[in-house]
Amino acid sequence: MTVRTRFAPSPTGYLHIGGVRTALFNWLYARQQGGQFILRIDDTDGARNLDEALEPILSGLKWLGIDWDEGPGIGGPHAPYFQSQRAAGHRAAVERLLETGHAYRDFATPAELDEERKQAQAAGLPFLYSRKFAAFTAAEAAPFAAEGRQSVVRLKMPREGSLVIEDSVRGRVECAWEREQDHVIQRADGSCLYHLASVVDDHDLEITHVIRAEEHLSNTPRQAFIAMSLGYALPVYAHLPLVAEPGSRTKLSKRKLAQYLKNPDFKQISEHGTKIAQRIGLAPEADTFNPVIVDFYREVGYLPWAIDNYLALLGWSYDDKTEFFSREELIRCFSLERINSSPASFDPKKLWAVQDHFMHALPIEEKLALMLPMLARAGLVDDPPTAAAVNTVRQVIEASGDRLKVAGDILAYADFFLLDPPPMDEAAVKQRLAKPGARALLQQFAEAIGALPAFEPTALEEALKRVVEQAGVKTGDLVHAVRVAVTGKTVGPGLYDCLQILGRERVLARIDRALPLCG
RNA sequence: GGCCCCGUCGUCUAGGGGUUAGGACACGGGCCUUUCAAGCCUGCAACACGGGUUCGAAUCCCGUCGGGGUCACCA
Repeated sequence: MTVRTRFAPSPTGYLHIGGVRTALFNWLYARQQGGQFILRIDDTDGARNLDEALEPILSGLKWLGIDWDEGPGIGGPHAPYFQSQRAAGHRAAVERLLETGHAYRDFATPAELDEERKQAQAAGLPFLYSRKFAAFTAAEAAPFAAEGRQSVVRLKMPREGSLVIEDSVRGRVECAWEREQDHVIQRADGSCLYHLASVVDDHDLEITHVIRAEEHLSNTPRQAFIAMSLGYALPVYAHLPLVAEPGSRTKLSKRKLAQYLKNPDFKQISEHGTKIAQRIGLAPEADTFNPVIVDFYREVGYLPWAIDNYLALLGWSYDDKTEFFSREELIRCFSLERINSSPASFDPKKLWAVQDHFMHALPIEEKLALMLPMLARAGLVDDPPTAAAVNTVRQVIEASGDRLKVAGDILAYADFFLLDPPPMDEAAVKQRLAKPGARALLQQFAEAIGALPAFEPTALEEALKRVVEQAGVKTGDLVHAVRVAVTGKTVGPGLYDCLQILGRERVLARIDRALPLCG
């Protein structure tokens, strides 16, 4: 039997990091087993702007490399892949459930239900619906319908015994049937509810493994009951541990952003990204642009595989030391058996470290390909960029080394090479230039390098050391002054690399321009 | 509150009867150093608690406590 897994998001307009983890595990398992990964859109409540709400989810998954074998955009033998378009099948299933006595039409009004609930509460008993309409024949029910009462269809759940499922993650889980309510599966208007639809669709799409978050564990009995009543074989269930908030065990939610921002790590990642977003002309709204949502990482220039690799480690491990995997390795190493059962909290710093690792390993030309568009969006290079600009940026990337953690970091490291004159940071000027002696030192340095036969790092360093020695000052005094005079900032690639990339002419011009700022 | 799930360093985790309880991130210190990174060395830090079982329990059993999820005519 071929393994078939699915990810079934509802079109909400954004891809949540927890959802990605679920999608990833489904995808990994299908790939590893040589099976299929299906994407289905659970849009039962007719979303009005479906396309708009769907786009971020589809593009997010694609960006992450989580490709689907059947689903939106590509179709497949089990089309349609939108739950709303499968309503006929859902209704047919309800009819069968009615015929076989696994479900019944319920004419009770909400008030009547409330009344029963109150009585149970008053008696200190758990609520167990009388389901007084369950035994009604069509003839007996007719008066109620004539009276204008609406009816829903409810599951006639077992009230004895229990369901035992062998969860791939949790092992044996037992649930007493008497704890289950007679859940509604179809509304008065004929539309069906999620649990019914989901079970029917999973069966029709021949899903063999239902891998989903733990929050669905308690929904499993009713779903299993529907499946069994319909004569379906139960899928293998695997309930993943929740992705929790940073430093907590509570489910990660996009609604609690303000609270997460109090976490220093989360805040740092968030602010770093926001700064980049602003420079490339995005007007990020905290609601849709934040580290809980995948778009954040894409816009800022994280590597998709870094996100995947990090997320794979959230609730799963291969052994006691392996942390980094290539796509092929992860697919080969993944297994349901090694998924953990306790919640794993989302750690932005660890994600950062994983990102750092993959960015470090990325070949220069690939970095260039990622960073050039960033610079174009920020207006720092033309689109397409000139050959000269590409060359400069390549040199900047080379010189910047591991300082560039995400593609968007190039903005802060390349701007002073591409802008002439560069913006001068006031605090930097105050700290490094507006000091006694700075002017004379800079002038001497300018003279020294003006005559240099070769304008390259080693010669520049020697020249600087000579000036320092003659003036009897510390190396740092001159180095810092030159850096600020020439780049406008206190941080950047190695100074001599910066000077070489800028070239003699611009370096001298910038020093000249900085002299009036000196003390 | 009922039901269900979970409990190893701050975080992600390895280990599932005998280990100096291992790794990674973060954090501290040091080296390197022109800034910021990186790199190297090094340090800090955990089996929730209480009872069993056993020669021996982080590991098996029971209980307690703690945390979480879920209890819709949402998905």
